[in-house]
Amino acid sequence: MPAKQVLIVEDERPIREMIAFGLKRAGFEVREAEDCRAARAALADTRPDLVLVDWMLPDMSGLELTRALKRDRETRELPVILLTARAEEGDKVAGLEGGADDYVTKPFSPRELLARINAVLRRSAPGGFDELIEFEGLVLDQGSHRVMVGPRTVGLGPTEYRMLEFFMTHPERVYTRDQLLDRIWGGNVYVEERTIDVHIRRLRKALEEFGYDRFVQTVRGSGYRFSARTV
Amino acid sequence: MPAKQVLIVEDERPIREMIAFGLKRAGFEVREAEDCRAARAALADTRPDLVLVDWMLPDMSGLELTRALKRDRETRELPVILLTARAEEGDKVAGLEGGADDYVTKPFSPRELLARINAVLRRSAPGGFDELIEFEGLVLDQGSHRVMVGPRTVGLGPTEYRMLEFFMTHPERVYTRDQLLDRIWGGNVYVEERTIDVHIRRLRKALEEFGYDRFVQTVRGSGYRFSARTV
DNA sequence: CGGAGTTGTCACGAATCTGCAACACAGTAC
DNA sequence: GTACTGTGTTGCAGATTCGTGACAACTCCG
Repeated sequence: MPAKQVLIVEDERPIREMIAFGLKRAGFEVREAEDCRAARAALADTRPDLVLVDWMLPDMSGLELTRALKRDRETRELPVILLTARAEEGDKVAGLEGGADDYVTKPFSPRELLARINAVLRRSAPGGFDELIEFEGLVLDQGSHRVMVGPRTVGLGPTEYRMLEFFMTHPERVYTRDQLLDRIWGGNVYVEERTIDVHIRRLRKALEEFGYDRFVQTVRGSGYRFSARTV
Repeated sequence: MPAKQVLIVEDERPIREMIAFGLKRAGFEVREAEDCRAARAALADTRPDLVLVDWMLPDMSGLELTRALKRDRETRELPVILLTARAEEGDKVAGLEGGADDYVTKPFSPRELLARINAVLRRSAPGGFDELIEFEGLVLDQGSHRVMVGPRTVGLGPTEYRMLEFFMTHPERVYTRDQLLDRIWGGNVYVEERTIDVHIRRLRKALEEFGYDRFVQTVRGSGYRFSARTV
């Protein structure tokens, strides 16, 4: 197997070099870029297998770079991992929505970064495997952010997807609207609690067609629960 | 004491079955998974008391699975023991850093594995994973706010649920109406004491169908008591 | 710019729950 | 037995909570 190439986009040189060192030792071929411009230049003449992007960059935010990469047909399939100092859940959501394949919070151990890189590479490899979660035929594919029933795809908006993802990874348990806002929207946003109801409704509607809306259960006076057990 | 359940995540069938056999003979309930996806599926519908994970798995390394489990709030408390063929100290450290609770090197004797399992279980016993409270088949699940009898769910209103939850967590003891108001309704509300009687009635009615209404006992002149001992 | 899709709020009706009072019944003391 | 106290049971009106459709603001993308 030829060495996988990783492009590191990070403006702080010590960090960049430390990561490069770690990756080289792990058998990766490494290319470095200190800002988005350099990253574009690097992408113009080589085709890395994966890009590591720092969230904070001098000329453009890493999130924007990620978005740009995911918009361009040429680089759409290129896996991107975001590095960030912020631990906020909201940013994580934003990052993944922007198209990043994974998200690593600083400080991280080289080992952890390696694990994430390997996971993402494996996932994006041809015939690669995605982390699937299934409840009686309802399949959540966290890799492609899709929900499927047999060969068909359930049409979900971004928020509904995140909601269902949260529920399917935390089933059999009641969550208050407050908790759901925290876990799905992220800690520091203000939205009305009743907004949850509306999204629950939208999620149910999308699942209805496939007969899975019964999994999204109301617990009156407490909140909502996802369960394959029909009450 | 109910049998502890162990989930074995191991791709090599002979090894998996050998371990399963040994554990069953030792009184454990065993669930098997051959890869991480199967493990996730298994975790979705059961809650084992401990997970045995092979380091080398076809779809994801055992270490990554361990990390994933430890990242998730739902499974964070779930003890994990890593199985590995490598004896390197570095790997051991990595495994424990990844969040594994213990680490067993192949080849191992069944006796050794058992000893490790018991040690880990003992360590994680208090405040363990199990939030189920049971009285002779009547099961209270505080996580999902459900009361179950076998596969069936007892239909309770919010107040009745809170009432039963209080009773099942404080059995064998008489509470006056006043105390019940305090503990179930909260200190600063004013409701008639006789309202308790009505909710007791509703609770009994809901349990009646399953034959558990006898657990809710009247102590004339004092109050009510929950007890599996039929007076 | 324009259209498609998404999002957070609101308002209103539907569904459900709650506490109370009134009456029925049971247990106890005399 | 009678009187009295304590508990069981029921129906209901008001209160709470939830489901739902509509809508305006917004983003994204071409």
